[in-house]
Amino acid sequence: MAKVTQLYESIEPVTGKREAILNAALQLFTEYGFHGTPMPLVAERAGVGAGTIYRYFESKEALVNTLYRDWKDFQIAEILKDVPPNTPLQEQFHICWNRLVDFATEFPVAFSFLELHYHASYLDEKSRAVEEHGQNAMLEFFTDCLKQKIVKNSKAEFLASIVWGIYVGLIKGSRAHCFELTKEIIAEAEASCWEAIRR
Amino acid sequence: MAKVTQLYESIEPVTGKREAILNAALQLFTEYGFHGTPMPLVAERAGVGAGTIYRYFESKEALVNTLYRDWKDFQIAEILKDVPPNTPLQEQFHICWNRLVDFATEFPVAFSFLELHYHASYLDEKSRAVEEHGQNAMLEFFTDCLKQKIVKNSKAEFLASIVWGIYVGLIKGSRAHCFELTKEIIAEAEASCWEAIRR
DNA sequence: ACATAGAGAATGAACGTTCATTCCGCGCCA
DNA sequence: TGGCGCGGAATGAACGTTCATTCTCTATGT
Repeated sequence: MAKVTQLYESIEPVTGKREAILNAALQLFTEYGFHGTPMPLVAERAGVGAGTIYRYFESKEALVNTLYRDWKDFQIAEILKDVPPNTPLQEQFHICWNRLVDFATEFPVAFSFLELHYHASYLDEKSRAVEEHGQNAMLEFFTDCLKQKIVKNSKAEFLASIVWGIYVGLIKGSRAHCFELTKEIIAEAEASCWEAIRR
Repeated sequence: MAKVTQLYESIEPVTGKREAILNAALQLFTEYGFHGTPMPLVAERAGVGAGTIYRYFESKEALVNTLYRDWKDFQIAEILKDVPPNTPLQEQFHICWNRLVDFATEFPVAFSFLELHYHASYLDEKSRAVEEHGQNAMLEFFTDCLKQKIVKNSKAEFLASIVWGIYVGLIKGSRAHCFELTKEIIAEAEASCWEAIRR
């Protein structure tokens, strides 16, 4: 989990307090929601004074927006990282799919955080832009699929919704029903994605 | 939307205030979250004094739990209503699938409310029991599918997660990307469900 | 038909609490 | 010794909830 803060570590003290605050807030916001978690509790969990948070973040809203943006950016980057551009789209998807699942298993709290705060009223313009950026990447991919006629002839938005739905359903389901995400299950779900949208 | 309260209308005054409060709370909790909506605002939206809410509900928590239980119960009942027991499972699913979509389009706010509050920390034992009841119904259905070998041989929990994921993905996607839920789209998504889990 | 009284529903200002945020004094390093 | 970063008590706004009061409606007596 040595991420998210890298950008700032050069221009701010390397005490690790900023990261501690972000981690505490990530956990608590995910468990109790934004309005449901008091700042003093964030401070306590981070092992930091209540006032210290405000040395690093302008407000509670700024904190949650930073969290959302950093993690969403990281998620998108992680998923699209090193995807070979000139390979069959199925192969590209195979890579992305595994990255998606890896993200959810490596950073389970971040996954839930992003899900929970999707379209929340306290997210600002910039956070929504990041969200949209991720969606556009997906839409481009499925537009390519449509061009190559390797999927059923519907709108890219529809295909993206189905596949993202399967992804979120799989992750949430595995947690709710306590089934393990084995290699086989993951591959089966990947196959389900293609079956669901294939021509 | 003449529902949810039917149960109580016989044992309580038929002023409609209780229902007004429930409706206001449903909208506001969905938009701003539980901790994000002040009770006086619920009262204002319901056209009711702040104190009046407490004549009908013990507390804010009791209010949100009533809302969750009543709507979840209604959703489950609506989906399973009049499903012919001795017909092919595909046909049963066809009926349920359309009921599921109907619920989301007829009661869009309730759909979002239930999604948002799934597994929230302020839901009590009873609300969780209702949630589980719905999940068990789904699991039973897919267990039957497994017995009849009309789906791929995985765990019922896995199949349910995929299908529920497609459902939620479709509804959320149609709202986020503003595509209409036409008869064709709905049927296409239903086909996707079966393709995703078929043998 | 009308007046009156009583019961209970509704109200909203007020209460105590909790929250986000501020601020001040302490301690650490130069 | 000076200055900066930090902690946590202090602050005031906002919250959920209460309760003294008002309002409304029904029933009763004339």
